[in-house]
Amino acid sequence: MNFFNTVGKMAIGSRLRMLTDRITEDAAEIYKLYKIDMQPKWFPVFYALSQGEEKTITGIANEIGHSHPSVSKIISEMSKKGLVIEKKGNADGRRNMVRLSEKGVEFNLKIQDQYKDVENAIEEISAQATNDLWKAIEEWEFLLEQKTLLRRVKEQQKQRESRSVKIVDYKPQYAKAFKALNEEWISSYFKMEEADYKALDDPEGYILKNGGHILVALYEDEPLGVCAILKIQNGDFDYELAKMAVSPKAQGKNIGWLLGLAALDKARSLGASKVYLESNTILKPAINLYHKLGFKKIAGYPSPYERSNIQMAVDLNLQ
Amino acid sequence: MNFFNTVGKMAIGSRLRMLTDRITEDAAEIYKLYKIDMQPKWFPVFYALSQGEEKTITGIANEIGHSHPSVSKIISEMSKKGLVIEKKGNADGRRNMVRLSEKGVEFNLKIQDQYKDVENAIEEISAQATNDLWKAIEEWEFLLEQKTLLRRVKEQQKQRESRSVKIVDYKPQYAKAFKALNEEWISSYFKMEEADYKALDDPEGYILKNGGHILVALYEDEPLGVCAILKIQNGDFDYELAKMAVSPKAQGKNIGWLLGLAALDKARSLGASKVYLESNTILKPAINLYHKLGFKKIAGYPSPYERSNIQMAVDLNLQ
DNA sequence: ATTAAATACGTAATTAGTTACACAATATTA
DNA sequence: TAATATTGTGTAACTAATTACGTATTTAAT
Repeated sequence: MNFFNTVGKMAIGSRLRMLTDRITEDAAEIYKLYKIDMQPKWFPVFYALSQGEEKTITGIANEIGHSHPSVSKIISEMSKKGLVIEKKGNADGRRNMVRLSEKGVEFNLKIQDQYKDVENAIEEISAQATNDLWKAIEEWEFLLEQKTLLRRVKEQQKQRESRSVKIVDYKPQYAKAFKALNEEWISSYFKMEEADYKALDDPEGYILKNGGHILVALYEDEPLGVCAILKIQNGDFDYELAKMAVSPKAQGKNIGWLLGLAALDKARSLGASKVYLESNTILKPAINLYHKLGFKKIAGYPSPYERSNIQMAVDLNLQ
Repeated sequence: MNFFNTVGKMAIGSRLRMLTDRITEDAAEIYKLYKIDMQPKWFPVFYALSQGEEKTITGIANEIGHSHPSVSKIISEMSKKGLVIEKKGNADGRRNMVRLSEKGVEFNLKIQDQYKDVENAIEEISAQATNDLWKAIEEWEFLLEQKTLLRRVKEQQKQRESRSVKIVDYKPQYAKAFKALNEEWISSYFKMEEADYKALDDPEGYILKNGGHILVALYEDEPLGVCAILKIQNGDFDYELAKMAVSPKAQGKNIGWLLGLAALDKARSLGASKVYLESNTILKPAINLYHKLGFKKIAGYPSPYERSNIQMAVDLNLQ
């Protein structure tokens, strides 16, 4: 199928399906070949019962990895052909206890040769191939168990999007975004305070002129995240990280992380060694991010903000 | 799934199906993730049209390896969503010429990022696996193209059955089978002749006492094939291969071949170097078998049988 | 002893494909 | 040129699975 070579690996699902179809198609013919009146789809159920034990519908379903309605249907078909015997559970009246009938046991004997031949035929193919399909499937099952394809794709998406995020210095054109993004989260969790208005309404006068800096995260030229470092005049720290805000619609693009890194880089380039911040513990993702950036909880500093209930700091020289 | 480890490779069909299901399940989620209103099953069709060309239903079907009704259905669904435009063929009124609409082209641009992410996610899995699923599938496709699973299983069956065929020396208890098996084929193609009755009614007197031998093929202790070598008193040959008969119900078990080999072995062990036989060209499988055994067509020898129209011989020393 | 929750199962509806069939348009052949 | 074969398509019926849901029974909790 030339198509698959042009499409690439993302068509692996379709390709797998076609191989599967091809094999199951032949399987039906193979049963005919051995003159055993059994449908290929019965096989896993039949096999699960072949040791002679009594099993329940859901028991079989779990064992072979089908849904229980599928097993239920197959059992009723096999029952009609007289291959299995159903019996209502003795101790538990909900259960449908199923086992091979005498005819079923007979079938099981007859079918052994077929098993051997099919097994050998598949071994023959395996021997001719240099890549082991069986092992490859096993590995894929394992890897998908550990992390689903969906999660892997999500991670790729995040990575790609974070690559196309640009962190730039503040310009007057970003004034609106700087205020809006901050106002959005502050007013949804707390309420805007005096100090907020001062900084957000006049960032140039309040932050930049006092030796602070503002960074803006652009995604496709749209400002979706902001963050500031404020020069601290006197005390144990050089800068305060503040006014970090990321648009909810940009979640999962790593923007917070990128802004945080850029802010610390900026502080470092300005000769800072200790950076301070204030936050609130109900903002769990934010606290988490600060941890990842290297901030540690400290205590005993006064804050102009009501909402502040945690203080953190990082020593850039120890990073 | 522990089940598959106990069942062995013959469950490869079921196992493939489960992996396929798992991947296509995630595929649906992935489309949602990118907020593209497209069903995964549309993908191959969409992709086939993505270069902008106009294509026919069957054209697409052949390209992507689906049946045409499947494509027909998908196209009508995509049409409803405004992704493609259908147009009755201009030159050929049967054709339904399909191409992406403007909206479809737009989708195609939007979906490129998704393609990249999925491709990368799959590459990531591949990189973590030591067995290459993609290549393994490719190899299986190729090997099944060359010889289907069905044919391979048939060959295994034949081999296994021929292994359980035993060739033994004649005993009086096989007299009936010796006559019946020969009478069956002779009278269905020709008619029984004087010489036939003599040999079949009294094999001991007519064949064994004159230095000949009879071999019997047993399958599950049932005589399903016979064959004789007759001592030739004077002339260019030592033995004549004759009265070879295999039950029709034992076809495909290699019995003819095994009997032929055993007969020549017997002749060789008796010091013979040249073996002769007579047959009729309408018995194509038989002639074929004789060829495989090393017999070559010769001419100019008289035969007591009306039905004989070909003579063959083999020189055991040249084998 | 009730009540609520969980379990086992079957039925119905859905899904993504298939094959079978019918019909029209075109191509081939006598 | 008429008859026949082939091709392109759509519709219908089938297949082998699924999810959704209802019912009966058992187990756990109050």
